[in-house]
Amino acid sequence: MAPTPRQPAEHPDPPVATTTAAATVPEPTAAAAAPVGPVGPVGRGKGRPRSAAADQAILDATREALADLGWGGLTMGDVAQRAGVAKTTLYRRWPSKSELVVDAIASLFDQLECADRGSLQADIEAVVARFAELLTLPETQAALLALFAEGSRDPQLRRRIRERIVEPQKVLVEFGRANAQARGEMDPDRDRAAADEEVGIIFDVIAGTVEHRLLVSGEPVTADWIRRFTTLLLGPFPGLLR
Amino acid sequence: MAPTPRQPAEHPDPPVATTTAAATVPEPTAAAAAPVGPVGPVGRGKGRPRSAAADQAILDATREALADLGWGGLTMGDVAQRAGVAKTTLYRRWPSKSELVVDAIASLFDQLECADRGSLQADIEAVVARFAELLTLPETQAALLALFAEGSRDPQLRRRIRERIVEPQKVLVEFGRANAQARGEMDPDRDRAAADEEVGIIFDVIAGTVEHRLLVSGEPVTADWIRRFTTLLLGPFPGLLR
DNA sequence: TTCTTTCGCTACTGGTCGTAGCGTATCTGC
DNA sequence: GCAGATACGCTACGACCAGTAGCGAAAGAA
Repeated sequence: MAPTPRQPAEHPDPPVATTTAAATVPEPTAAAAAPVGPVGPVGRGKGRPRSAAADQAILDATREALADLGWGGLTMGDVAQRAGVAKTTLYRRWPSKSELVVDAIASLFDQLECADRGSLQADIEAVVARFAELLTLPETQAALLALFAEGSRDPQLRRRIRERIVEPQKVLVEFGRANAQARGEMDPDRDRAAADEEVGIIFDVIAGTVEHRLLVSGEPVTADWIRRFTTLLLGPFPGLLR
Repeated sequence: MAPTPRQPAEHPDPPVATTTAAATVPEPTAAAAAPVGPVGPVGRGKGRPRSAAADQAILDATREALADLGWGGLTMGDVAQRAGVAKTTLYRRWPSKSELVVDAIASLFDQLECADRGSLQADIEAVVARFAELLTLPETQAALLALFAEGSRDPQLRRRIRERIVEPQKVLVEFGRANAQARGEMDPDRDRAAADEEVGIIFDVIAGTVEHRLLVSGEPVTADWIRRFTTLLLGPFPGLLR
């Protein structure tokens, strides 16, 4: 039932490291009062163990409900019913609806990868295409922006979102960059900090643009569009004289 | 109390025209069953007229509540109380919380403009700076993503958002492009459709990147960052050899 | 077997959205 | 000044949902 070997509940002290360090927001020292693990407190293995099947059923039901009802329409009771589980079981594992949805969506983003396709242009195009594909799923479409919105007011949730959704995407950019450098397409990094900033910009440009295109402008991401976008990114501004 | 001469309630048949025409989504013919005007049905001027002061007070209270409580914390009852108005009065003008917030936020975006500063680079930097400034306001930060999220499930709301928030921004791109062409920095438009597509890409890149940077990555938009971003946009990919 | 933890169930609290109905205030047209 | 029309404030209400409490039963570990 679970082809992907999901790690059930480790991270006794998550190595996250996350973003550059200090963001613009206060951020209570990060991981301040966050004893809840990735999925829940999970006992030390004494009594009856948690049902892994229930975990999976709940996450699947959450994605299904998201696709059917959207973020606003999704209710914990409904998810529990779809999963064939009591509502209380949901709350034993996830502290709130938002956190549940984070985990349900995050697993989709695990599928992102950045294979080396021989050129930077090809690599970027492939990532954009894959990313756009994810963002056209009704469940991600319904959830992603709502999660970001919720996160803007809840540091704990924001940390989870960054950790589980944002950072994995950012890694792709670093990966693609390293590949391009290995191929001799790009200068090797001179300065660690400068490289990080560079990666940050590229990441915001790619992720932000695709998200805006699909979720705000509401227009499709076609192969032609991807090519135009990537070309704009790599080359000079189109139509610019001199 | 109201320095800006807001048009109270006209648009008997809004000339919107909106986006390129056909988006990727079904969209029930647009403006199908939408007899509600910009603010409400508004009578023909027979009985007691609506209080314009109340309109303004409600919108101000909405922004204030957004800044204080965020999207999730905002309640209609609270807004009414802040505005010194009955809750029913809110519902006489706006059909739902989302639509109210759209109008409250939209007025902020009216302040965007694209002055001709002599070069495309300078124009873009100015727009980005102004846009980023708007997105750092607590009220926009709390509302924008939540609105987009809600809109993904509600065509009526999505139309309003596009009309009141997205399109006004897009116009800036068209404006800046026209200025650059007038200055001889860019080729004049050859093909109307191609130009529209070009504008669409640029718009998604600029708006999407800034939004992602501020609201998702959660990092600040500094003058230095703006310069780097604009340079990336106008010139070749940084670090790219050959 | 005994101990520990999870699970399902039912019931409950607290809060929100959005509406209905009423009496009152304010404006237009006569 | 008067009747008609409309907006307003108020109170109350129905429906729904998040999240919690407490129970007996189930399922593993020691």
